[in-house]
Amino acid sequence: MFEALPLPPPTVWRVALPLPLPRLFDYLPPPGDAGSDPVGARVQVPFGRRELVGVVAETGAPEHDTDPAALKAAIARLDPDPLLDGELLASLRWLARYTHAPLGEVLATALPGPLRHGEPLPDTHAWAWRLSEAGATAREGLRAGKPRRLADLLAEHGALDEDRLDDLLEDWRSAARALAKREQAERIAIPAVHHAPAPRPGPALNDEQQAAVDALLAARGFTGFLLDGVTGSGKTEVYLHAIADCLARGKQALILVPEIGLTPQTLARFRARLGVPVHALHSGLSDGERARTWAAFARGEARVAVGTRSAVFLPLREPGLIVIDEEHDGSFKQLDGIRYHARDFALVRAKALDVPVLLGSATPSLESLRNAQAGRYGHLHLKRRAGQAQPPRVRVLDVRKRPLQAGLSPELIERIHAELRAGGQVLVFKNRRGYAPVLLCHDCGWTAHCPRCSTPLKGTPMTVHAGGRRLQCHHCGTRRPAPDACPDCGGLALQSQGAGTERIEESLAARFPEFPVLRIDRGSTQKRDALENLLKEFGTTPGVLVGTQMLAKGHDLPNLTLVAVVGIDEGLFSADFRAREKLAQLLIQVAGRAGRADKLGEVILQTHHPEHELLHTLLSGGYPAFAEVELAQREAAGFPPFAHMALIRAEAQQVETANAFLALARREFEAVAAQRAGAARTTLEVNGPVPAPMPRRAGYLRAQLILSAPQRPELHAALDAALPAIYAAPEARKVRWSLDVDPADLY
DNA sequence: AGCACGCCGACT
DNA sequence: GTCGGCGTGCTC
Repeated sequence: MFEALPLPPPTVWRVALPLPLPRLFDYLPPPGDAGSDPVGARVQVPFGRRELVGVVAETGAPEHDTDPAALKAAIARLDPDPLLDGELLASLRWLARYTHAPLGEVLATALPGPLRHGEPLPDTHAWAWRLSEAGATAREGLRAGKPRRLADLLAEHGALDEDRLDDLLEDWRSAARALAKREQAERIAIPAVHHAPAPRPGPALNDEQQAAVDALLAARGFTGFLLDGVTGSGKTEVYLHAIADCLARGKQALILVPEIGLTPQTLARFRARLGVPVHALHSGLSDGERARTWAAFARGEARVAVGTRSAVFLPLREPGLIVIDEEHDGSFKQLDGIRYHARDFALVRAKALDVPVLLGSATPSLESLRNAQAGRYGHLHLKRRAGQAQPPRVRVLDVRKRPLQAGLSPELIERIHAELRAGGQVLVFKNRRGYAPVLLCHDCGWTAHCPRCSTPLKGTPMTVHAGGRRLQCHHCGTRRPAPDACPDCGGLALQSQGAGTERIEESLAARFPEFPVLRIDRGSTQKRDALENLLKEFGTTPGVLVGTQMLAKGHDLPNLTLVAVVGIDEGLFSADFRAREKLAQLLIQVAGRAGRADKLGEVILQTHHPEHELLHTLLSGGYPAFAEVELAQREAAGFPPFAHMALIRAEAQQVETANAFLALARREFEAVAAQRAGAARTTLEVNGPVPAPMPRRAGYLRAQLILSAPQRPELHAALDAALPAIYAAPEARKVRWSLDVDPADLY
């Protein structure tokens, strides 16, 4: 006799799908599933009327309120073994919680396109070439030339892998094609091997570098290091020694670099020195190449990756070290989609992987400096420049009341001319940070500040709106009409800031027709390597380069003797709390470009504010002095790293729609703050809705809400409590909205 | 995010 | 009379 047993609850797979919905979706396992743990494996599932690829996040009983009959079965499990597992999956779960983004979207961001779309993990075997029998016979009869040299090499070594051929014979590929056409050589797949490192020695280290390397090599397990080294002090040599040691211990190394830092020269240097294949990961790669690199790391075959932001998502099976070069660089923060910070995520991964992490910069972010000062990182210093290169001479050029031509003063133009006649090259660097124009008095340097937000410590400039007729504060929303005359000096020379690189280029080209004038910016260098080629063509003969951030570092310009920096006044008085830090970093980096071994370089800063405290601090005490002052100001004003912020942005066809959504969000935050206030005094601050930096974009109107709290947990608790209602609100469907935790800029 | 359903304007 | 605009609702 059988007793009626209650049916056991079915096991369901809870799947993270690439959708902007903050929840998982339950499915029955696909028919005939073998049953090994599916967590971390990709699955194909029906979803409404379409099919999606997701990742199994959990298994378990269905939620009590779901009707078991309504469950659909997954179509197929795509990975017999989980694609995402262990540390990487755990770290990505952390990232989803930290960014308050749906796990499915985070996972989709972490995976290369083909894997995201359900393609199998690609093959990663290497390729080699060998002579066919016909080739071996015909070799002696071949004419002298590349195909003959290749045939001789293959006869001598047997099969040769393609990396080896790259080293042995230039342009061997066309020769190989020629041989293959005659069926004299063939390409064969060989298993990817763990290459034993064969490092090549570099230059001897000076004692500062040696001390840094010693500290790094002594570290085992998770330890943070800030390598604080002036421009030209040889930080890369320190990285190379630490990486070589890591490889010698049989471990993998991950190196993150800024978008502009991954030049062919950088890669060549790593490849030449480390003696193992170095995988590059940057925006110029095809989807297929990204997926292959990801697979090579997932299989534990690859040893070293040098990559930009997204390389932080590579799986590491035998991790030994993570390096973040130029850790202060803004390109580590993703500005759309999942707004993660690759440096911060790299720290989380290093901790989870229990490996050392090395942050290097000549101008460290205030966050990292504070961590170092608080003892959370080892603080390593490189204070001397390698070689005999001298720091450049820096001076400030006052342009108040000077007639400006495309933003350049007559004195500056004359100085440029003198430098060109003397055979030097000149860089005119136009700072173009922050879109919001501020009103400036050309006679005395006055700028408008918000009467409500400005304190002696915190000056919040007002920005120009309505074609110059109105001023508005982006912090509190206060508006007032723009004055006709300067309130300080009574002058009538009020103007909005800003002259683009195009106008500077035009003006200089007209003024110096006998010298080349080359403009470098996003517009003029779309293609990869275009910048390299332009600079090669520019050569070392006298001429002027005009450009923005792209020229601040990287590319070698050996004959650059004068750097002129214009447009810094916007940064001096920008409404953004990070603008001063960005400007200080930029000035130090760009100044590092001037001069060469045999000639002292010169840097000219053209400004309406020659007395400005930031310039004085920077000139007299360098970046460390600036950082000290700035940290004190941030602490007094309650900005990061002494407070933690989040930004909710919304855009809609009508301002009212965007504002209605943000007002609702604000009410939700105030409600949760009031609830918490029962236990402890709330310190969550909500500002806005205020207009976003570019209030109008493509016909959409944009506004934002600023959240800040002195302690991270409070900010995150408020977000956790308020976001479900914000997602569910009818107002949310009428706008495009996004959340940015730790925003890079408020404006 | 897609994708459907569902009610109101200018067209073969 | 239909094709199609995008408002509203749902997706295990």
